[in-house]
Amino acid sequence: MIQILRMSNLYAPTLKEDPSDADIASARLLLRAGMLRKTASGVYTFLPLGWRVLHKIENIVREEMDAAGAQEILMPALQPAKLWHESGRWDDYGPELMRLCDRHDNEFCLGPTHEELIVDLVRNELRSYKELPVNLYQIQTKYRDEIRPRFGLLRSREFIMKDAYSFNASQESVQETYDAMGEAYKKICDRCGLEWREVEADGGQIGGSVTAEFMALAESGEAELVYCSCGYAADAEAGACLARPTMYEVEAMEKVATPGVHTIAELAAFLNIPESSTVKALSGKDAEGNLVCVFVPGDHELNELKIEGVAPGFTLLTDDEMKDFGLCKGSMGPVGLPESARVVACTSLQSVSQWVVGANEDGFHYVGARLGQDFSVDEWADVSTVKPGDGCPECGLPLEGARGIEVAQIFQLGDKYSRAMGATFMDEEGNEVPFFMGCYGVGISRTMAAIVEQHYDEHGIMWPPSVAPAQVCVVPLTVGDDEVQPMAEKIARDLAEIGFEVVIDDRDERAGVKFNDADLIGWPIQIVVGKRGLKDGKVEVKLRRTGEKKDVSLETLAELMGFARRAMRNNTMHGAGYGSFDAIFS
RNA sequence: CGGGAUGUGGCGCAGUCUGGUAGCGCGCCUGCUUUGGGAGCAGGAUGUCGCAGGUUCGAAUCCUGUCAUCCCGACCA
Repeated sequence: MIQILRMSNLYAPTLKEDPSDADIASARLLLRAGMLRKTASGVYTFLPLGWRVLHKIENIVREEMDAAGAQEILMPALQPAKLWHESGRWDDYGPELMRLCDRHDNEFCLGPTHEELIVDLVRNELRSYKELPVNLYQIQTKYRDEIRPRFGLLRSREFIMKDAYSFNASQESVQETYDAMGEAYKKICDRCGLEWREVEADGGQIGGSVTAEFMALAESGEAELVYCSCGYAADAEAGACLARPTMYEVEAMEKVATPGVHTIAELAAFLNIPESSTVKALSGKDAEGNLVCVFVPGDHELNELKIEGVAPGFTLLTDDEMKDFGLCKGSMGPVGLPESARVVACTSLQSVSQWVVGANEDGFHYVGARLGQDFSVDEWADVSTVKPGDGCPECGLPLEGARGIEVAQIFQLGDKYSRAMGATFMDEEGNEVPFFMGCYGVGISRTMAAIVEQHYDEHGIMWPPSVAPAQVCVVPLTVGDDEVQPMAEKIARDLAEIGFEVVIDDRDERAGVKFNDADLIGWPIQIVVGKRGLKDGKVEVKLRRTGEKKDVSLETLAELMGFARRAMRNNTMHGAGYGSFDAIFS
């Protein structure tokens, strides 16, 4: 059965002006192109064209998941609180969890993720190592009550996610599934037309130590990442930091009057040295209330995730607390700290034998404070946030920086959830042991936005053919004309018959309106049929991606369709026939 | 949650300071002309000015409260 979309009855209201509240290109263009509408803050409606794109992405994900041996299921979004109490996350997850009550006052939540449900699903049925591994996934709506939803589909409160969960009999087995999912994700990113990086990451709320993120590179991305020509890449929040502090050498430690200096920038300017020659001091307390003083290179930031690992419960001191401990805000340093202080310093400062630091006295700093003589450090740890220019942990070369959108993440969970929820199986020795688990997510709606972030220009969206709402748009310039319209209809039908998804702009609109909408919506191939061209037996073929246009004869067009038909027989993926049209411009 | 701002036809906005018949552009409807890059002319429809109180002869405008949205920050897939 062939199907041709008709613009005349397609619900795709395009907007001439930018919506006032769209803060990012993808949201602006998806709204303008009539694919998306905002229903509430962080809550969106997908219109027919947007829904089609979403389906394309979903199907790519489905195909790759199925090929990797996962099986699709569907769990409810509405989840009983009881299971979340079992895992401990009812209390741990915080206000981001959307909670509600039914009429009997039973508590529920709208699932932000599904570890609890899936563990509950399998714990009574998977009993033996012989049945493992099992990898189950779903494509479903998730809810997270974001503090501040923004950037359209990139940070919404309701969003569509593919989440997979694997149950394995051993750590080695989890590693295998984890690797297979990583491979599947690479293919998914490629097929969606994304430029991406796989990066070292942090476990965050989900919990788990081995994890990687897949970042779509985009200036508008919220995540910062560092990467190296050797292939290394990391989320800047989680990557190992090899800072390169510079040393400011003097004969002996000297106390310098630094009136009015309270920040690193002021200190560096006052001494006329780079910030990397200074040492930044931060004071905090751990969960037990013990004083912890932390030192990082002056041009680096303390990394909250890393310090949490060193001093659990670490929080920065308030001004009053600093006074109570006898510390001097703005002039803190390692020389003459209270006895009780636990002194932690960033490993990258180990090589710096003389420090430029505060003197613990307002208006004074030390230069040339000698490590091991003038002061000592209790503990060395990587506690700084990596930044571009730092050394690559793999090869030592300076790292590059970029921004990205996190479209997918894979985790090895260990037995955190299975142990908490009593999900066990019988191993080969007859022991009852908790499952080893992994979980693997792809933000489907976020991916849609990420694709737009990478593929647009001043005219609108430029969909990669694999995810476009349709690959070809046939544009008859005059509707009702007894040559133009029938020819456009025939071309549309021929294209649809060989397997293209085709839309025909049969609206009674002026040429300019159709051209602008076609570019805004972003059909990859546009075929313009007009009186002028038909007189010479020609139509115009335009590629959205490059903007190239070419008049081709109807014979050539038929030939192109022949090529495309063959290409699409050999490759059933969406967009496979695109290359045949691409080829006429090369 | 702290700081800032905005709510006026479907969309984008002016009007608010200084109270006095609610406006503009786009879109929509009708007609004529036009017809290869968001057409022209003529006519037309659409608003309890976010909501609730209050002040006033009179409130979009002033006051109080409230809700929603957006921006900055902290937080987070």
